[in-house]
Amino acid sequence: MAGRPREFDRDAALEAAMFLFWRKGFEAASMHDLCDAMGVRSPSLYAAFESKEALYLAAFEHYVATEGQAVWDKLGEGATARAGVENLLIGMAEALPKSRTSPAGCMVALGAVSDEWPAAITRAVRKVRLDLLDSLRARLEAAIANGELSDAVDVEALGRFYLSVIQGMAIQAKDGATAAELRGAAKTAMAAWPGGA
Amino acid sequence: MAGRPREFDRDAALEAAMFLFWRKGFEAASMHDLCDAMGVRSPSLYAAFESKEALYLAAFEHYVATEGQAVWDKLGEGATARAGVENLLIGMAEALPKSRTSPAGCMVALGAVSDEWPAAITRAVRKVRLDLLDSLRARLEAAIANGELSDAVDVEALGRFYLSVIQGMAIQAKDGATAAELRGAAKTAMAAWPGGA
DNA sequence: CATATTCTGTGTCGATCGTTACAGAATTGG
DNA sequence: CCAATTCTGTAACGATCGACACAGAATATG
Repeated sequence: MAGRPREFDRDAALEAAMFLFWRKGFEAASMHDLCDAMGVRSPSLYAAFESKEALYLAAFEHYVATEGQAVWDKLGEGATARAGVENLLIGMAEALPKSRTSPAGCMVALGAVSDEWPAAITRAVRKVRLDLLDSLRARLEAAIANGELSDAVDVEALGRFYLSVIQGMAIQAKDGATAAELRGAAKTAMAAWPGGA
Repeated sequence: MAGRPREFDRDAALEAAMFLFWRKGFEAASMHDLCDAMGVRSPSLYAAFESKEALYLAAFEHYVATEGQAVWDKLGEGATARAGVENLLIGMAEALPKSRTSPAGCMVALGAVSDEWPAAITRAVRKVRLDLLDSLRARLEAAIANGELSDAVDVEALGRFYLSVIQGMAIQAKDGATAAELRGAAKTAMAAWPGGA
């Protein structure tokens, strides 16, 4: 394998792109901004990532595999489905506000909501949103199967409800809501758990 | 008052702009798109509305005064605060999905969430979002004052919680959720009302 | 060392962005 | 009818967009 070696760290550059897309979204993050943030000239960027659209998809995948998964995994933690959902909501409340290391909001919840993003990106982002809804449904179904929840519970409605709370918290985090404020909303949402506390 | 009369209906053009901004957001709606949708050439548009940013602000104001107010008013309807909040949530579930006459989603909930919109627009949109939060808080405080709710209720948390549900429903409506699906989430959210049903 | 290969940096491409100059058309007031 | 005024339509402005041509520099292989 001949050829001049790449002078930048592909993974580090991808992560820098992820943070910029996270902050600005797809359109508002220009290639000029991206080159600056990634420390790479545009021909090198195109050689490594093909196009802005492909770069976004790669950055989004990286986001899902790291930032996203770390929080969504909390749904599986806890002895009961109720504990799992509460862990997920509280985890979101902690993760969504701006911190020293990450922007406010969520690439999944807030990505491609304005239509008009490239179709492939809209498809990828919506798929992850629906995957989370499926995960919620699955955990609720399992809770019904093992008797934690009555089989009279409307899984569809309950799943969409918790998804709504999560996505709404993402918007509020963008508006500057603190983790404590979002925790309050999350705790309140748990009061809707079927059968009470 | 001399001068050639305007050949287009300013209000009709503004409403056409509103629908386009509603569907596409600020950046994705180009002046070319807007001229097409409004049936006006760009010099006439600039003469009537000054700039794209000012046009958005005017369209947004129009949205708030019509589409928005019609739904938010439901918070005040109903004998109790609980009924008011439920009316608001159900009203949102009906209004948010795409219909024959209007795009999916909400200019208030989903506007200027990607930063990087002109500062004046971000300021205006966030202000309306916070106004709705204030309205929720006010209705809850009133409910405590007249004894409907215990004064142990965390108004801040409860208000943010219902705002989250509304904003999350707006995202799901953009993803194609139906009114029936959003109603399910709304009904479920009412189960979190303090003191149970 | 020679060659093939791959990256880097400069500079620029055509397209589109928001915006406006300019000339002609349509109106009101004198 | 003339002047002043305001709109309409054509055409184009400079800026920025995403993307790339090209030449030179740096590596591996033979």
